[in-house]
Amino acid sequence: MASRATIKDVSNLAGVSIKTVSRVLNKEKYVRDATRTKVEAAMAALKFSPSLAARSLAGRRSFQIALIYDNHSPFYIHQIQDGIWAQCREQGVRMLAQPADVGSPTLAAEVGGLIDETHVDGIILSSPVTDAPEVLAELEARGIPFVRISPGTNHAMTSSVFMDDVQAADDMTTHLINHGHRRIGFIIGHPNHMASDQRLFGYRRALDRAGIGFEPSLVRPGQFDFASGAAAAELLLDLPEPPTAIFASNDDMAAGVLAVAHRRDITVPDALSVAGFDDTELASAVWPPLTTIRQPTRDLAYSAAGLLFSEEAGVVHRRLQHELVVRGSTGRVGG
Amino acid sequence: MASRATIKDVSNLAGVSIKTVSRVLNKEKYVRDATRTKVEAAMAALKFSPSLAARSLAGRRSFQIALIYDNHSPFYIHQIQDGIWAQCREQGVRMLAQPADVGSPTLAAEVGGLIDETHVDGIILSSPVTDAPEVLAELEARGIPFVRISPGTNHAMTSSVFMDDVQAADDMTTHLINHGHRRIGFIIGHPNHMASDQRLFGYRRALDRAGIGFEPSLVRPGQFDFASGAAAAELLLDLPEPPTAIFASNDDMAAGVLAVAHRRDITVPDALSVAGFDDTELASAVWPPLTTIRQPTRDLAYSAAGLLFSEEAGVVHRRLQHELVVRGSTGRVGG
DNA sequence: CCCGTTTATGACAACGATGTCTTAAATCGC
DNA sequence: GCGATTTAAGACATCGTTGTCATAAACGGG
Repeated sequence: MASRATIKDVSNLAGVSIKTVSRVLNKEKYVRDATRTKVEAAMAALKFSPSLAARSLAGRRSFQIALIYDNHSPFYIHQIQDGIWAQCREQGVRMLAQPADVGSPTLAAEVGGLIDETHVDGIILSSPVTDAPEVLAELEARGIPFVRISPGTNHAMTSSVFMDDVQAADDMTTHLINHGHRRIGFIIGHPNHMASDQRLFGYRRALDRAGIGFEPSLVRPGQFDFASGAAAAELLLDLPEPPTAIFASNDDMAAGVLAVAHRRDITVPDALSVAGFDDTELASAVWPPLTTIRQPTRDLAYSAAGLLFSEEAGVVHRRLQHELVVRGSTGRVGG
Repeated sequence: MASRATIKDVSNLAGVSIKTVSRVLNKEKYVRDATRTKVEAAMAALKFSPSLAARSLAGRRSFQIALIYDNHSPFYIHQIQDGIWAQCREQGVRMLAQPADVGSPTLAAEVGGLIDETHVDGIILSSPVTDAPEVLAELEARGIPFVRISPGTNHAMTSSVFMDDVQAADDMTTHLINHGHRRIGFIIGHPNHMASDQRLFGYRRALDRAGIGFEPSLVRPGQFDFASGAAAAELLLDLPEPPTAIFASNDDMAAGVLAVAHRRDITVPDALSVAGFDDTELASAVWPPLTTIRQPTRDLAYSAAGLLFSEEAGVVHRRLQHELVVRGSTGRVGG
C-alpha cells in the first residue's frame, strides 16, 4: 500500500510550491483561480488529507476541540456529542470526547495535560464539569477558549449556552397546579449538578405564586437515576397523606416513579400524575409516556461548539428555549 | 501564562540531552537509574505533557485510536465508548469517537481520510460498520490494525470480539417455550445489522428443536427502535390468533411492545409475555422490567481495545458470555 | 511610462518530538 | 590488564505542515 500523500506530492503534481498548496488548503488570499483549481485537482487525484499532527505542530490551530463530561445519562451525553459533532463536521474539526470525574483531585491537572498533549483549539464543558472551580481556573490561566453548556455558577464569568431551568420547573409545576394538584411531590436531582437546585427553586416559585405552602416532607433527594427515583417515590407514597402528583427532576427518576406506581397498582395519571424533565427518548418509551420538559440538548451542544468557532470576542451567552411537552402521565387531580 | 513545557525544557532542567528525556518517556533501555530519576523529577516539576502531534509526526505511533460507529442506540454506544475508554486510559492512549453513516457512498474515503489526518494507530469498528465491505477493504489495503465488535460476516477474516447471538436468541426462545408458550411472536432487528439475522435464526432453531412449526405471520420486521417495536406489536396483536409471547430483538422494541400492551389493557406477563435483548438500562426502567439477554457490551469494547494493543499477531477472536436475565415481563402462558 | 502598491508565489526556518548514528564509559572474558 | 562487548548518552536529521520573509509580476495613478 502506498504511503499517505503529503503536501509535497501535491505540490509536485500541481507544479507549485508546497507553500501554495498550504495556501489553498487554508483558503488564504493571494492565490490565482487557475492555480487554486490546479492544486485542488491534484489534491483530489492523490486523495490528499493533511496531517493534523503536522498542522498543529507548525501552525496555531490543531483543528481539534475537546468535550469534557462527567454525566452518567447516556441519552444526555449522546445528544451532546451529537450536537457538537454536527457543528465540528461543518467546521472541518475533530472532536475529542473526554470522560472525566468531577470528584477527582487531579481533574484540573488532567485537563491541563489534555490541552498540552493535544493542543486542542478549544474546550466544551458539560455539566457538572461546568462548575468545577479548579477546572475553570486552569482554563482561565491558560487563556484557552471554552464554552460551558448549562453552567450553574458564575454565569457572567464565561461564555455559555443554557436554558432556563428555573422557569422550566416553574412551568411544569404550574401545569400540575392548573390541573388541580395541591400536594405535589418533588424529587431533587443529583447534588453535583447545579441544575438540581434551580429546578427545585422553580418548583418552589410556582408554589409560592399559587399560594400553596411549601411542605418539606414532599421533597426528596435523588441522584438522577432510575433507582433513586423509585426509592423517593416509595417514601412519598408511604406518607400518611401522599401527593397527587410527583414531579421528578429528570426522566430517569420519573421512570422510577412510574415503576413504583405500577407495582402498587396506582393508576397513572388517574390516581397519580407523574412528570419528568429532559424529554430523553426514555420519556416516550415508558407507559404512560411522560409529560416532561423538552430540553434542547442537542441544540445547546451545537450552539456551544458554534460559539467556540465564532469570532465573537469576549463573553457570549446564548439562551435556548425549553418546551413543556404534555403526554399521558399527567392529568386532572382525582382522574 | 507560561507556554507549555517541552522536552527541551525538561532536558535543560535535568541537565541531559533531549534524547535522554525521550528515552525516559518511552521507557527505553540504556538509561541509568539515577538519570531516570532526575529526568522524572524534572518532568514532574514542569508538569510536562509530551505533544502528541510531535510524537506522531516523528515516531511510528500516534497514541490515538479511533472508534467508528453508526449505531443509534445511545445506551449501546455509551457502553462501547465507556469500555474502550477504560482500556485506552490504562494504555495511555486517546480515543477518537467517530460517528459514521454506513449508507454513505463516501464512507470508505472518510475512514481513509481519518487515518491520514490523525495517524491513528488502530481502529475499532462497531456494528454495523463492521460489515461494510468497502471499509474493510480500505483498512486491509492500508494494513492498519483493527478489531471488530460483533461482526456479522467473514468472521475468520479479521480479529474480533463477539457474543453468540444465535445461542442467546435460542436461549430466550427456549425460556419462553419452557413457560408453555407455543405462539411466540418475533420482531426482527434493523436490516443493516447482521445480528438481526442471527437472532432470528436462534429463534427458529429453538422452535425447531421443540417441534413447533415456524409461522411467518408471527415474525415482523423492525428497526431496533421504540416506534417500530410498537408498530410490529400492533400487527401481532391484531392477528386472529395473537401470540401469547413476543420476543423483540432488542430492548427498545420490547419497550414499544409493552407500551402497546398497556394501551390495550393487556396485562404483562399474565396475558402476554414480552422479552427483549441487550439488557440496556431501559430494560429495568420500564414496567414490568424486561426479561432480556445481558449482552456484555462494555466488556466487548474493553476487550476489543485490548486486542488492538496486544502484541498477539494474526487474527484473534474472543468470545464473551451472554446471560439470560429473567425479570417480570415473562411468565407462564395464561398467567 | 515610471514608481509605488497590491497580488501572487517561493525559499527556508520552525514546531517538538523520535530515529539513526556516533561516541564515551563501564563491564567482561581470559 | 587489554581488547571486545555491552551500556549509556548525545548530535543531528527528520516527520509534514505553517509562519516569516523575500521577491517577482501585475496594476494604478499622474
